Amino acid sequence: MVKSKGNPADQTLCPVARAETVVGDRWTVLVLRELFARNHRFEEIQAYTGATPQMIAARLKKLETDGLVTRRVYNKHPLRHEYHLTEKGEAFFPVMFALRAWGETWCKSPRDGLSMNYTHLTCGKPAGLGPVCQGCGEPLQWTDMVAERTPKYQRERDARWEAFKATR
Amino acid sequence: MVKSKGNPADQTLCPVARAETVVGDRWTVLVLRELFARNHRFEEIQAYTGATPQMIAARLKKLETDGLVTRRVYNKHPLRHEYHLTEKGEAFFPVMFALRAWGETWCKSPRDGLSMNYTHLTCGKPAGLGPVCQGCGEPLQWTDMVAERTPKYQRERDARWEAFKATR
DNA sequence: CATTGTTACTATGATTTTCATAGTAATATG
DNA sequence: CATATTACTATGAAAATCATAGTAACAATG
Repeated sequence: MVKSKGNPADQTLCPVARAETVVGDRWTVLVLRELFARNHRFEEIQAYTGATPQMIAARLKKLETDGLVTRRVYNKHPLRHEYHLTEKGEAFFPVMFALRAWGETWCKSPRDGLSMNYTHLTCGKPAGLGPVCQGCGEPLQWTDMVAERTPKYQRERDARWEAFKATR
Repeated sequence: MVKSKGNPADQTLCPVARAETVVGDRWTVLVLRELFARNHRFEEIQAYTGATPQMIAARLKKLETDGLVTRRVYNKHPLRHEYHLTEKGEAFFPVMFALRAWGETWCKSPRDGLSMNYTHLTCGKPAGLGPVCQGCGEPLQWTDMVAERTPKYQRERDARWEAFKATR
């Protein structure tokens, strides 16, 4: 399971340390990425992250315990759940957005170019990488943007889904 | 050691996944926190994070390999190094700042209040928790701010240092 | 010149987590 | 009745983590 013993978050007042006890884990962040991408099913999260089912199950359980995610029944018989972000989960967006900007800028070769482009619905222009919209200067919020993947990155995602399905 | 096999960052175009191969680890983020707090010595990082020396050594080594940190000699005989953020490391600040804001807002009880307060040097007013300055509306940069800890949080930090020193 | 202190680590072994692979359970569909 | 779908759980080997202790290279003190 994922750690939680002795409630380490309460052992410090540092907000960064506290946040890290919740999201300080690679798989957890990738699960959140999928939820922000509006993929709500277990198998979608598994396929796109590439994690094992135990990793996903453990992370979703902990995210639910920590209040970032809720399970929503979308089918009885058999009982099936979708995973959705809570307000606390959605509030994590600025971190995700900043992380994505850092990754685009510093973790890729120039020839790769950007993998995602956000459009700011409020002004209709590209949002850019900063905390405020490149086009209009307003602070960016998740609900005011649409994300679009480059064809190359979209193809990678599709291939992941196909590869996952092929093993079923 | 910290993982790196097969260069997993190159296996996806996702900027979030790539970033996470570098900073998707609790100790790594806490090490960066200390560097942003201008603590550059090994023992300072060890004392304030509470990690074991191997954890710190491994993280610093990987951060250096990944280009976020450089070692700087501050003493020959015996050879001693300080750890400093590179441009790539400093560029991580928006993520750290957003993470801190999320932690302050969502990972603490209301009675705790904020643990840190940033002042925007450009306008002299409190910067707040958002991506832009609460006082003047300008996007916030690391170099334009000073951070101050609340007395309570500062006392916690001092206690950590004392406790560390007491063991040697 | 021997002892203690400072700084930055490395070594060890028990415990915990992760990973790959496989399997189960409940139900729908053909 | 056989196969498909979805969401997991079981297992065991490999790797990472943790607490604790120790080392190395010098500097300062008595």
